[in-house]
This record gives sequence, C-alpha cells and structure tokens, in this order.
Amino acid sequence: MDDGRATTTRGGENLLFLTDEQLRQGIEAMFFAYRGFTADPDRILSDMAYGRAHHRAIHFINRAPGTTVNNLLNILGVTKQSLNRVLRTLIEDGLVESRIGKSDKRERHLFLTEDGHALEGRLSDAQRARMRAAFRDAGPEAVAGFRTVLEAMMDTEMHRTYQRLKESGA
Amino acid sequence: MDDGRATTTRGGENLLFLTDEQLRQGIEAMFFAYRGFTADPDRILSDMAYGRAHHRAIHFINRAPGTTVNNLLNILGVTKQSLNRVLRTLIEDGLVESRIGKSDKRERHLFLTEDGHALEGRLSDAQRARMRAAFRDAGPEAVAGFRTVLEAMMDTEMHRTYQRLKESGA
DNA sequence: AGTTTAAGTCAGTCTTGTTGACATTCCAAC
DNA sequence: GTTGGAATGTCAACAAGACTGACTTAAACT
Repeated sequence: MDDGRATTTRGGENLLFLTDEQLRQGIEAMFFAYRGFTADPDRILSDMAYGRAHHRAIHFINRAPGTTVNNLLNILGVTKQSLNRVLRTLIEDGLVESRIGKSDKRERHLFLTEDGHALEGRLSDAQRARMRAAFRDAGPEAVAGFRTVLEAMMDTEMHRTYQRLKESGA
Repeated sequence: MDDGRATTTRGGENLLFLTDEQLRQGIEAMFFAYRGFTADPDRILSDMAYGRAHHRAIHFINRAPGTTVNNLLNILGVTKQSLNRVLRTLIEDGLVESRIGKSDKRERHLFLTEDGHALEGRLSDAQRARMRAAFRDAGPEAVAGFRTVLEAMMDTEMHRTYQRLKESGA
C-alpha cells in the first residue's frame, strides 16, 4: 500500500509531506487541537446543566435564525430524537424560542431569545479568543492553508453545508 | 472588545483575516472537518462493540508501545475509570497485552497483540487515506499552515505532549 | 513503620448518542 | 372529499462513554 518513504512525482515535486509519519502527525495534531478548540466553551457549560450538544445547537440557531428542526438536523448530523432533547431543555430554560411555521404548520422555526443570545455571546467570545490567538500567531498564510486542508477533509455533503453557511454569513 | 471590522497594525499589515466572520468560519471549518476526520474509523468500529475511545487507546499504544497506564491517561485526558473500562475490553478481547513492569512492578506496560496491530492498521489506513487525500489536494504549503494553526490552538500542556510524540516518531 | 504512588474496582451520575412507537400535518391520487 | 403516504416533530427507553467519589492492593520510597 504505502511504505511511508519519500517519493517524487513525474513532475519532480517533492511529496515528502505525504509520508505516513507526516500523516500521523497531522492526525495527532487534529486530535490535540480539537481538545483545545472545545475546552473553553466546555468549561463555561459545565457549570450549567449543558454540554457540547447545547453549544452546537445554540451556535447554528444563531447563525441561521428561523431555521427548522430538520434543517438543524442536517447541519448537526445527529438524530432528531437526540436534537430534540437538547432543544427541549433550551426551550424550557427560555434560551430558544420555537415558532410554528406559517405556511407549513408541521415545521418549527427556531430563534434565540435574549438570554440565548447572551449565552451564545459568552461561548463565542471564548472560542473566538482562542481561534484569534492561534490565527494571529500563525499568520494569514498559515490560516489560508489551515482552511484549505480542513475543507478538503470534509465529506462532500458537509462541505456543501459549510459553503452555504459561509456564503450566507459573509 | 472586538467589533469585527477590518483593522491594520502600525506596521501596516492587513489583519482582515482576524475578523469575527473569519474566525467563525474557522470554527465551523473545525467542526465539520473533525466529523470527516473521525467518520471512517467510526464506521469500522461501529460494526464491532467498539467506539472512538477504543480507537484512541489503540492509536497511542501503537504509537508508544510499552507505555504505562498513567502515561496513556495523560495523553488521552480522561479519568482512569473511563480508560480502564476501554482497556479491560481490549485486553479481554486479546487486542492489547498488559505486562507488569520489570523495574517498577506497580506499573503495567501496554502493547498491541497481533490482532491489535491488525485492527490498528485498518483504522489507521482509513484515517490516513482521508488525510492523505486532503493533504495532496491542499499542497505542501497549505499543510504547513494547517499544522501551524493547529499547534497554536492546543493548550500548552497538550502541545508539549504532541511535541514529545512527534520527536519520538520522526 | 508509615506514606506515597500506580493500578484497578465498584457504584452512581450525566450527557449525548441510538431505536422504536406515535401524533400531527400536508399533499396528491383516487 | 376522502384516504393513504410522506414529512415533521415528540415521547420513552436504552447504551456508550465520560465524570466523581470511595476503596483495595501492591510496590516503592523515606
């Protein structure tokens, strides 16, 4: 399959960055970095009765206000039953509002309340602070590379979702 | 704090890549990419009675054969009770061997058995294949940037662990 | 001898994922 | 216009995997 040794293409460009050792380092970097990525919001949430799932729901409701449950399901990639439990507690606690659809009464459109926005802000600020520090340390070219590799690592379906969100925000 | 508008340093370099919108895209890229990152091994493991926790244990035992339980605990960042459950099933199923330490008989040194190596290989191959495709698509400079940003995103303690592993392997 | 350290265990809780069953609503074919 | 299927969302029960806390055993250190 792959012996991990250095190799060279016909064109002569060096593919040393594709050795098994380089890939393994990439895998481990992903693992450790993701821990850092979630650490700050996790700390904030652990004080409440909330977890990472609540953070994700809040993030994407903020990102796409009025989104339906089904839409959120596709973004988050979990079952509707799993999302529903999270959503229920958020609605009960007055962080999220669920409005019955006008044209299709089966649908529920989701919005953050004032309290929901407040928590979203706290979580975002914490996560952005770390991302900002990392981006600043690494510099713009590294950031561009970072994004390019991450996009190439997504499943095509997720990549489409990501692009759609990106275009809606910018 | 941060109004998200473009800004410029004294030196005159453009810091447009540090806007809140850019950071949010980075956050979402991390989220979707991590899903892709774990998708292939998860699929393999779901057929067996194993999960992501088993994969992590197997990965790092393979990476640092003979590591002690305590050492693995520090790398994985979980409690010993949590790790122990995973380790016990792996040992029962004959994928991991636990040898009593020679100099310090309290320690248990962990090794993959032949079957353990076989599973590790399957999981690694799947994960590396995706990482390789992403790296190849993105190119060497993007990969360098990817690694730089990820390293900057780690907690300092994790970063040390990551560096130690990196040096031991290369 | 007494303390600390490494590993493992038992019991209980929490978050978050799963499946299965069910209610409501919409829509299209009859 | 009624009926049957598809879509949307909810409730209930269960499993994986994380956590805390209390405890045991064995070995090492002082």
